[in-house]
Amino acid sequence: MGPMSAAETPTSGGRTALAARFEPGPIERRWQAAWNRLAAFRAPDRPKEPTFTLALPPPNVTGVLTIGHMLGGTVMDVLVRRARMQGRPTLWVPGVDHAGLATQVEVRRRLSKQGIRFETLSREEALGHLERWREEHQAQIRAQLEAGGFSIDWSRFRYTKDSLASRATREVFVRLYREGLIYRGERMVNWDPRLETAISDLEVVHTEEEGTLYYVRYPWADGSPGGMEVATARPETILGDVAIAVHPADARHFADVGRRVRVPFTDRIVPILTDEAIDPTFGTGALKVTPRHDIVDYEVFRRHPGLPMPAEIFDSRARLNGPAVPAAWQGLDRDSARERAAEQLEREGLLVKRERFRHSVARSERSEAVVEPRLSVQWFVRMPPLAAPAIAAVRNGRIRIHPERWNLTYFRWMESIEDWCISRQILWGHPIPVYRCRACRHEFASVDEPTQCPSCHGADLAADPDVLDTWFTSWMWPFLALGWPEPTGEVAHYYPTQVLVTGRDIMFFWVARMIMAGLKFTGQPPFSDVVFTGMLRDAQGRRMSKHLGNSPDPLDVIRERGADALRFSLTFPNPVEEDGPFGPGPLDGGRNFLTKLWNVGRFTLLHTPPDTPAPRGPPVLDSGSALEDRWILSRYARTREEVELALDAFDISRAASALYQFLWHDIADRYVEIVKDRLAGTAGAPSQRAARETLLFVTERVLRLLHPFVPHVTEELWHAYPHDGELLALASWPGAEVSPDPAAEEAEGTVLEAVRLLRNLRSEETVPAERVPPAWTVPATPTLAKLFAEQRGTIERLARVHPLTVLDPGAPRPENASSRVAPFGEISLQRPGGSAEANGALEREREKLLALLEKSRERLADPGFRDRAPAPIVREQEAKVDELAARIRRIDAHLSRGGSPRQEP
RNA sequence: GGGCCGGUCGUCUAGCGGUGAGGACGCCGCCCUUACAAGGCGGAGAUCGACGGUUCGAAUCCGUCCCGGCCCA
Repeated sequence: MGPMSAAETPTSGGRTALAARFEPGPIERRWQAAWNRLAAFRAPDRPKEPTFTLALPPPNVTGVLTIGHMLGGTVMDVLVRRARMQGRPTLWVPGVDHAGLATQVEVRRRLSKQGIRFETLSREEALGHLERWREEHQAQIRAQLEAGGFSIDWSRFRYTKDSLASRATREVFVRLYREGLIYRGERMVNWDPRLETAISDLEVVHTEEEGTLYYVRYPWADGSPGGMEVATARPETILGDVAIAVHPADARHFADVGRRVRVPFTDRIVPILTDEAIDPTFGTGALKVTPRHDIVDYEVFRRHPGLPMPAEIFDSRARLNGPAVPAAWQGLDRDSARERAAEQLEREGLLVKRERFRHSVARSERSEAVVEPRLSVQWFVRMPPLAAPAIAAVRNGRIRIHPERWNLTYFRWMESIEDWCISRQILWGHPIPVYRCRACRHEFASVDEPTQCPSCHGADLAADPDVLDTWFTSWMWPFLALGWPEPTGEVAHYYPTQVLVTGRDIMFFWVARMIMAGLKFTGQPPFSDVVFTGMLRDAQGRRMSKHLGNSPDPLDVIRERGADALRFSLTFPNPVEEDGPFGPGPLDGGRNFLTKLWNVGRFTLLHTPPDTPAPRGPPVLDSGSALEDRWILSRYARTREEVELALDAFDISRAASALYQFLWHDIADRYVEIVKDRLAGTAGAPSQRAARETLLFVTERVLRLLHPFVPHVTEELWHAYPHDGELLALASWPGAEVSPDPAAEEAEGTVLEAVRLLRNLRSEETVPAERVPPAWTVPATPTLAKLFAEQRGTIERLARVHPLTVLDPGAPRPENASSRVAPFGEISLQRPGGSAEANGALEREREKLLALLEKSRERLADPGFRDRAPAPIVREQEAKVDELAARIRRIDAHLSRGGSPRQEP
C-alpha cells in the first residue's frame, strides 16, 4: 500500500530484542559505550556545511558538578543532538576552568585540615598540590558529564591553563597592553586579607550585619572645649584619618566648617571640610576621612587636593602595622584593634557612646573574610571601550539573550561598567606577561618569555610577580576552546559558536566579558544566542547550592534513576529558564514517562512483524483510511511542528511537554486503545496493516524527536525497531512529512468526547467494569449522525457499551437511561437497575449551561458589544446562545420524561 | 536606596485582550481489562495577590498598594 511496502531494504545491524522491564543502567552504559566506539560525537575536521558549535561552559575544577550543571548540560545536549540529527557538522567542545582563586582556597583548606599551612609551602610544592587537585576534579567532572550521556566531543577537550590557553592569554594581554587598554595604577581595590590578594568587585558580596557604631569626639585643635563628634564603625582606622567631612547643606555643621580638630591617638591636626558624598542622616552627619581604607573616603580625598596621603596602617593580612601605628598596637587584627581603640578612647574621654546598628558589610565571596578596601597598585583593563561594541551587539540583535528581559540587566551593568582589576596575588594562574629591566627600568609586555630588554638589551629582567584573574582567560573561552590564536583548525571552521547556555549568576563575570572579548579579538560575536537556565529548588523550595549542600551528586541520581530520567525531570514540566523544583517527585515523573515510552515501544513491536522495513515515510492516506489514523497523523504533524518552534526558541520544556502529551495521551491512551481490535486483525488484513504502519510510523518519529531529551532509551528502542543506520544519534531529524487535518481532529474529538461522557455516566451510575450496557445517542446534525454511525465500534469499545444505537431526533428516547446533553447531541446510558431516578448530572449541567447562557445573552444585549466587537466575535456569541439554548431544551425534555424534546420553550 | 522578576486549583506551573482558565504532582472513587499498577478510567479542586483605571469585553493592558524572590548600590 504505502511507500513502506516498497521499501524492502533489510535493516542494518538487525533488530535487537527488548527487555520486558525497563532497566536504565545497562541500557545507558551500552549506548554510551557504542557512541564512544563509533566516535558519534566527533566533529568532522573540515566540514563543508554550516556548522553548529557549542562551547561547554568550562566547569571550575574547584569542585564537582551539581544537578544545576546537569540542567545546563541537558539543555545543551538537546540543542546539539538536534543539530547533529539535522545533518549539520556539530561540535560540542568541552573543557575545565582552573578557577585560580577558588581552587587555591579549596586546596588551602584541604591542606590546613591535614595541618599544613599553604603559605609555608614552596612554590613547587604548592603548585604540585594544586595540579593534583585539578586532575582529580577534572576526572570526576568528566565522569559526571559522560554519565549524563552528553554528546560532547571529548577528543577536543581543553583546559584554561593548558599551553595553548596560556599563549592565548598572553597574546590578549599584550595586545591590550600595547593599545593602552591595560594599565597599572594605584587604586582602591577590594583586598581579601585572608587570601592576601586583590579581588574584583564582582567577587564581593554585601550582607546586612549587626555592628557597633562608635561616636567619637575629635578635640578642637585650638584647645577650645568640646570637639567635633563623629560616628564610625571602625575606630581603629582613626590612625589613618586626614580630615572630617560634612555635607555642605548640613546646617548643624555650618559653623564648624574650616575649623580644625586633633585626631585622637595622634598629634595630627586635620580640617573639617564639606563634601556632597557625605550622608547627613548617618550618625552625627560628620564623617572621618580615611583615604587608604575606604572607597568613599578615597573619593573625598581626591576631591580635596590639599590633603596629605597618610601612611598605610594595615599589612596584607589587615593587621595594624607601619609607622603610623603605636608600638602597643602593632600586629593587632582589625577586631582586636577596634576594641583596643574603643577602650583607649573611653579612657581619654573621647568616646561619646556606642550604638548597635545594622550595616552592609562587604565580604569576600571566596574566603568570607571582611574585605579591606585598600589603596594598592594593580593591573586594570579599561572597560568602557570594550563595552561599547558589546552593548551594540545585543542592542542590534546580533546577540540575543533568552529570556529577553535580562537585556536590561546587561545594559545597565555595561553602561556603567568599571575598570576591571585583573591582577591577583596568588599562585594559581597565568603570570602577568610584563617584565621590567633592572638596568634601564624599561617595562614591557611580551608574548614570549623574553631573554633581554628590548630597550637596553640588558638580560637582568624582573617578571611581574602577579597572576591574572581567571576570567581573563575564561572570557576568551568560545574561541580559545577552538584553538585560537592558531588560525587553522577548529577556530576556522567552527567559530563563532551558536549558543551559550549558562546560569545568569555569571552574566557579568563571564557572559558580558565573553561578548567583549569575542568582538575585540575575533571581530565577531562569540555566539548568537545566550540561554540562561534557572535555579533548581529542593523539595523544601530552597535553592540548591553547594553552600547548603542540598544538591545531590548527579552520579548518585544517575545510578539510582538513570540519566534519561534525570534529564527528563529537568526539562519537564517546568521551564528551564525559570527556577524550578527538583527532587524525588520530578524524578518519578521522568521515570514514569520513560516506562510509558518503553511500553508503547514494546506494544508497537508486538504488532510489527519481523520482516517489516524501517518506516521511510508516513502511511499513505486515502478516502478509505480510518478516522483515527488520519487523526493521529494530524496530531503528529502538530506535535512535530510545535517541537520545532519550541526548540528554535530555546524553549526546551515546551518541546518536552508537547512530546509528553502526544506520546502518552494521544498515542498511548487514545490511538492504541482505538486500534487494538484492528491490530488484532478483527477488521481484516488491510485495516490491520494500516494500523500497524501508522503506529510504527508515529512512534518511530517520536523516538527521533525525543532522542535529544532522552538519548539512551530512545537509542535502545530504535534498535529494536526496524531501522536503517547505525545509530539513532546519527539518524535524521524528522521534517514535515504530514500536515494537520483539522476535519479529522474535529471528528475524532467528538468521538472521544462521546466516550468520555459515557465513561462519566458509567462512573456516576456505578456500572461495574464487567457490565456492557446499551447506550444511545441523538446527534445534533445529520453529519454527526453519520459520524456516530461510522465510529460506533470505537465508542462501544472505549466506553464499554453495547449496542450504541444512533437515534433520529424525533425518535422516542429510551426509558430508564442516564443522559448527558453535549454540543454534538444527546448521549444516554442504560441504568444498571433499570430504575428511573432523578438525573443529578443533568440537573447540574442544566444549571451550569443556564449560567453560561445568561452571560452570553447579557453580552449580546449590550449595544456597545454589537457595535464595537468584531463581527466574528459577535457571531460566535450568537451561535453559542443558540447551542446552549438547544441543549437546555433537550435537557428539559429529558428531565420532564424520557421522551422526545418539547417544542420551543 | 535603585532595578528586575513573580504572585493562577493543596503544590509546581501553562495561558498574556473574547476560553466552559490547560497540564503535571498530590487528593477522592472504581479497576491487577495479557504493552504498561512506575498503570487504566472517572472525579473533585482556582472569586487568576488587593484596589482602582482603560476597553463593548481584562487572569491577560495601565496605575497604586501588599507579599515573595533575585540583582545592583
